[in-house]
Formats: sequence, C-alpha cells, structure tokens
Amino acid sequence: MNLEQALQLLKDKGYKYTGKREEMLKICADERRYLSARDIMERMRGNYPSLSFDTVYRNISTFVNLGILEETEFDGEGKFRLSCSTTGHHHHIICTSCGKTISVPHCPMTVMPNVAEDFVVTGHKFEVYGTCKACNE
Amino acid sequence: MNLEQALQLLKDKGYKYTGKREEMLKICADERRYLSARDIMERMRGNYPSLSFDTVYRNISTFVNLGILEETEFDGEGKFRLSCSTTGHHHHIICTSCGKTISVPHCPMTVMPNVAEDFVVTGHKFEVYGTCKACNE
DNA sequence: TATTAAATAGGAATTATTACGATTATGCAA
DNA sequence: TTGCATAATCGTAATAATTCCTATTTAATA
Repeated sequence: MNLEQALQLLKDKGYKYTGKREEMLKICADERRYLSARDIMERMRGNYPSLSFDTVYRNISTFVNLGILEETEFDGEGKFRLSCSTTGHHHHIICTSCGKTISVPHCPMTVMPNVAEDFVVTGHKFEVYGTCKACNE
Repeated sequence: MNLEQALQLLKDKGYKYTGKREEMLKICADERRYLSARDIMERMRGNYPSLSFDTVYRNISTFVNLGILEETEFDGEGKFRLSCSTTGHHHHIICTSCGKTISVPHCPMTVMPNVAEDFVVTGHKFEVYGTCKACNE
C-alpha cells in the first residue's frame, strides 16, 4: 500500500481528511518499517507541537482496523508499519533496533501438524528478530 | 521441569530458599500454563497478604534467567510458565483465555529460506493462539 | 549466636495506553 | 458562502504493567 491508496481508502470509508492523518500516513509511507506510537508522535511534533496522545493512538487504531497499518508488539510496546505491498499473508524478519523489515512469504501454519483439534485457532505470530546491516555497523 | 528440580537449581546457583519463592514455583508447577505476574500475585495473596510487586517481578525475572520459567508476551503483558519437560527447542499453541498450552516440536526456522544474509538473527517467536476446549464451552 | 549479604515491603516513579469532557474543524446541505 | 451536525482533536486525568528505591527483615554460614 502507498500513501495515495491509504488516503483514498479513508475517504471511501467516510473518514474525514485531516492534516494529522495525512502526516501520520506520510511518515509511515516514507519509513516503511515498524514504528512505535511515540516514534510517530516525535516525528510530528515539528508540524503539530500540540499533538495529543489520543489523536495518534486513535488514528493508529483506525488505520489498523482498515488494514492500512500492520501491527505487532515486541519490547513491551505496539509497533506499526504501512501494510506491505507483498500480496497476501506474510511474515517479517524485523530489526529490533530500527524496525526495518524483510518480508517472508513462507508461513509455518501451512506445514503445522494438526495437533490442535481441541483448539479453535484464532491467530498466530511468526517473527524473526535481529539487527540489520546498517544497525550492526 | 518440576518443582523439586526448580528448587534444586535455585539452591545450586546459590539463591536463598524462601517460602515466597517456593510458593511461586508451586503455583507454576501446579498450573503448567501461562500466567501473568498479576495471576501469580493473586494466588499468593492468601498466604502472603503483604506481598510486594517487586518480590514477584524480581523472582520471575530470576526464574526466567535460570531457565526455570518460559516467558512470552501477548495481550499487552508478560506471561510465564514452568519450563516444559519437552526436550529442547519447541513452540506453543496457547489458549488466550486461560493460558493452557500444547507443545509443538516443529520449528519454522528449520525450513526458513535464508533471505536474511544482511541480518544478524537474534531470536524468533512462533506462537499459535486460540481457545481451548474448556474455554470454548 | 552473630554476621553479612540477599530478599522483601511499601510505595513512588516510569512507561505505554486508554478515557473523557470541552473545543475545534471537516463535510455537506441549504 | 454560510450554518449545522458530527467527527476529530486537545488537554489532561485515569489505568495498567512494570521498575526503582530505601529501610527493614531474613536466610545461610562462620
């Protein structure tokens, strides 16, 4: 997904256009890696010095619900990135230092032995963590 | 791992025996599923009404470092369980309602394409979430 | 039994996130 | 273009999980 698609989707769904929403999405589109809510707030402070937590968290939540952002959680906080263009279901190798990702189309669920007949499976998480080349230097 | 092994390991490593540590481990050994720090505290309040956060969190941290407890994180909080007897590396299917688990010896890393030559891989997480039979009723 | 270092209590501090009433701004229709 | 209804935002308080800190207590052992 790119910025234009994200803004169009918001419009189609009847959400109002605001400068803050555009800037949030712009930041995510420019960086294309996992950012925390605080990361996003910090990058917006220049243009919107009086930005509220509420605005950022509520908009993030909206974007996640619409599929504009992908969400995960590690190091004790939520992380968000613009949904990958990778078609369909995928996983990530994630740099825990800068949030940069590599997409992995391979999903372990396809080869999971069906040991869980007693479980109603609602989801799964497969992530590989490490540090990227740039962060290693 | 069982209660006796855990207590022995603590002793071998030079940690002091305390009733609180034994009870924490007893709770984990009896339940054998993922519990939050708060879950553990609540179960101890009867015997130790003046139990401190610090005690629980510090002991959990000690136990995790010694490999007595396995740690994960979902629903915004840390979860802990007595290390499985399953030999070696494994993953879990986890009931997000009660913390009950099923061990899965299969690890997706063994079949991961090596797309990460630019990454120094430090870890990974593979968990399947759902609700168990008992919680579904 | 006395000593010493580890463990704990009690509560304050931190951090991430959510909640909420008051205010402001967007989209739309007259 | 203006006014209206409602969504979005602000400012801040509330929550919730976790960590930190100091005085006190306790387990191990000499």
